[in-house]
Amino acid sequence: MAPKYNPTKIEPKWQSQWKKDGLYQADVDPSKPKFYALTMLPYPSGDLHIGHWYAMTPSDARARYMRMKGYNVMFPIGFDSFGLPAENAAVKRNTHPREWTYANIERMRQQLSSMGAMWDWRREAVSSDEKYYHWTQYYFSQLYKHGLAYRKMSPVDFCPTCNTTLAREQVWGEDRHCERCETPVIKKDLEQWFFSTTKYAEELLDFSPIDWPERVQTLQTNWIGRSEGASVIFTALPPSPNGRGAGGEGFPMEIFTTRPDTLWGATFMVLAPEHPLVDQITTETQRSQVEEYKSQAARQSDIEREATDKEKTGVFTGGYAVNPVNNARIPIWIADYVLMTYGTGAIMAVPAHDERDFAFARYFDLEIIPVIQPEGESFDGTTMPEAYIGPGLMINSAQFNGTAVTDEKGRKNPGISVVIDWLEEKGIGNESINYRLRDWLISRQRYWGAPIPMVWCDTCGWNPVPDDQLPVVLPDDVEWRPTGESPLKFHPTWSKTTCPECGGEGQRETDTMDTFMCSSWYHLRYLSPDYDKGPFDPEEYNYWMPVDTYTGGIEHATMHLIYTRFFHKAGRDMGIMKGPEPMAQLRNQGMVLGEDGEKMSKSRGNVIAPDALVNAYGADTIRAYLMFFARWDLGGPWDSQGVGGPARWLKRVWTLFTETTKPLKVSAGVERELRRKVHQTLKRVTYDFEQFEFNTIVSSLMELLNYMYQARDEGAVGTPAWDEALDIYLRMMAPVTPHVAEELWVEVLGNSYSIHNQPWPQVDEKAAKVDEIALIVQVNGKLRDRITVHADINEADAKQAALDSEAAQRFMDGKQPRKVIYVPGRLVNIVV
RNA sequence: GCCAAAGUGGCGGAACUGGCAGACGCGCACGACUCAAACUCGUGUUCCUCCGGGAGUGUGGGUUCGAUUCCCACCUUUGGCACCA
Repeated sequence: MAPKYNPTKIEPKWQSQWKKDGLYQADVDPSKPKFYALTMLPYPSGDLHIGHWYAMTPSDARARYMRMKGYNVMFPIGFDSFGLPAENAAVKRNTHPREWTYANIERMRQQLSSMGAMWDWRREAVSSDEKYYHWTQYYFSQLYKHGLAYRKMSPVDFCPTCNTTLAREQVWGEDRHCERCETPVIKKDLEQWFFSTTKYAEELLDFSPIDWPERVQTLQTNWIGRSEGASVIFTALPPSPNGRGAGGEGFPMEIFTTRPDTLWGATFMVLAPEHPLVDQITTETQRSQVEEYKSQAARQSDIEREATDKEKTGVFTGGYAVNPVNNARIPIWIADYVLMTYGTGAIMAVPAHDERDFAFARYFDLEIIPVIQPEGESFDGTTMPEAYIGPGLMINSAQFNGTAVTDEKGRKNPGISVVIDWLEEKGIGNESINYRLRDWLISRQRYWGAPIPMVWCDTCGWNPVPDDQLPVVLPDDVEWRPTGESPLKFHPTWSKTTCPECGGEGQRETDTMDTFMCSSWYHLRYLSPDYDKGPFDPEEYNYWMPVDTYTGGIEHATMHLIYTRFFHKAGRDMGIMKGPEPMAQLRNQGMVLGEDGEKMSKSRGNVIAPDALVNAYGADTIRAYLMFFARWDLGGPWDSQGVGGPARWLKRVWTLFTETTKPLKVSAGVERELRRKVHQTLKRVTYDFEQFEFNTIVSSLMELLNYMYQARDEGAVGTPAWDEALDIYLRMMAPVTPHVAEELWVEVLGNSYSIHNQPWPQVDEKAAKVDEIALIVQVNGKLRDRITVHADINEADAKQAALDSEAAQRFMDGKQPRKVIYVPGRLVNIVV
């Protein structure tokens, strides 16, 4: 009697065999087409989560499929091993972050191996290794030397729990909380290092070179937040003792507006409270009020300040500005609804056509002058109930009166376009585009990260550590407890160095880099993780890049996935990388939820542990279940009973392959029909692999298995069609359930090792074609009969056959057909 | 408020270009095997039904011979953004 399906025996056996033979090692080979399959690298948090399996095993299956299709496939793995949790865990357990991290990595390597994925472990990269962060630091220096990294003092987001500053992308939600620990952030004025991501804003909006999901494109586009408009220079008048501003020079005051067509309706100006011009224009009589408002605004949290539903507040500065389009003299206010971080921190207020300005003007009883009016209406600034945002004709706007203004934004709007032209001609403004995207703040006041390779010298200022002195090694002997200041700062000797410029005394930067910096280029370190002449071996780069398929979670849409694109484009402009984009194709998986439909978390107690599942069912079953149970891009709740489906499937596969007996009788046509089903399934499975539709791959295989049981009973066993079915079946299974496919391939079919070196089978279109079809007969669009006809029946015969159908005639009720529609190979619809 | 995605049996989901709605699986019911249970195998499983059929893919309309699929309006859920000038 044949042995039972025993995954705990066969899975480790093949895993070690594959490893021993280096079966999945991918080397540069110009004779073969390359395929770089990449899945987002894990953070070594300690245990492999079912979410890792969900992200990785379908990606592995597809990489395996591409391999069978004849590609030279590289599928690497590594660890994003710098970061806060290591420090938090270290504080809690009193172990060094390094020890904690590397112990976790070792543990996760074991767990990753149990998936049976085709990782090329030789290419493993660990971002906290010196040989890795050496090049992270090199990239920082390069960015600095090319003017893309700079230091500035600004109000930044600070997480009081993580005790560090954060990038704008890492602050989430309405309450502006830390992406990692969900604590609401606070503002701090600090000098920090930034990367000039905004320089690439326009290029980042162009997705034409890449095949990325619409959803990610939308999220990134919204995040970058492009607005078209104009910048216009107003003149702020210096204060004078007698009130309405003195004549004289004045200060230029630049504003950004998306609505230059409403310039004639500007009745006041508003500056952000932090705006540098505030002090200069404030009059003595207003000074105390202005100062009080400024300090009050500074005390407020962002959440309070940016709540959209609160009453408008603000204070008159006493100063006035001159509107360059009509020389009107208008008052300058400060208000917290104007943000220093967007545009120039100053606006012209057009209350007649902007809701916020309208609310402000009504509250403080400021003038409202309508300048756009739909035909047939007549606005009155003193009585309008709300701002008018819609289209109309320009009024009160000198020579532009009568110009049409539409709903369109920017240059597409004729009113906006002619005004911009005129502003440029007169030299008082110009077309301007503003982005919501901010520069990337990368300084972190934490220990467990790559040190920023910069040196401060009292005479020479900041200079990068020379390349030949990299890496700047992170010392082990520090007090890493978080204090809100960089732990490296308190090391007695580490920060002392010499200035690379003058050789005098120098001080190292003690902040470390955001770990998103490490993960922005890890796909390049996989190319050559031990290479020591640069971040990667150019030969490997030229062969493998770009990444052909990148898979990972949608939650990185506005973080990692923007950073890595920026990083690539900056690298290209610095002459290090090539091509427009790092990842040609992106696909996102959804999330596996707990059985209660909620996000898995330790506190909810709904976490599914993959190790226990592998012990109970084997990796192949878990792989198959994860591909089968939901659409991959959507995910869904785990169903512990549902796992039984794929588990039974594999048992039934095993039984079919190992316990098939000779047929008692042979039914006619069984071979033809079996071949048809096999090749139809192959066609479908091939298509689904291309489309990342993993759930229907598994269901198609189940369906075919059900049919093969039927064919067995009808006597197909031993025929050439049966042998072909077994062969193709295992090849189709191989990417999904690599262990059981290998076992049956070698041990039962007696083929030579390994199935994973076999080509993907070819669809025999002739075999897949049906020769008899069930023609649907409809009367008035309702299904009334199915008749069996030859597949290439002609239209006239098909129609006649339908009209002859007894059921159809019954429903035609003696009436004459008004129209007969024939859909080749599908149906006939009789309309009466 | 703005932007995006999604609503199909008891459940997860399938239906490729407008053409048999509910593949495949879970669950459930019945039967076989068993002293018994589990496993396994078989049959059935959208709802209503006078067994002829009728209704049915969030709701209401529209286009069409024909709509889960296309168009319009609305409802619900999820995600993102939100005083961004």
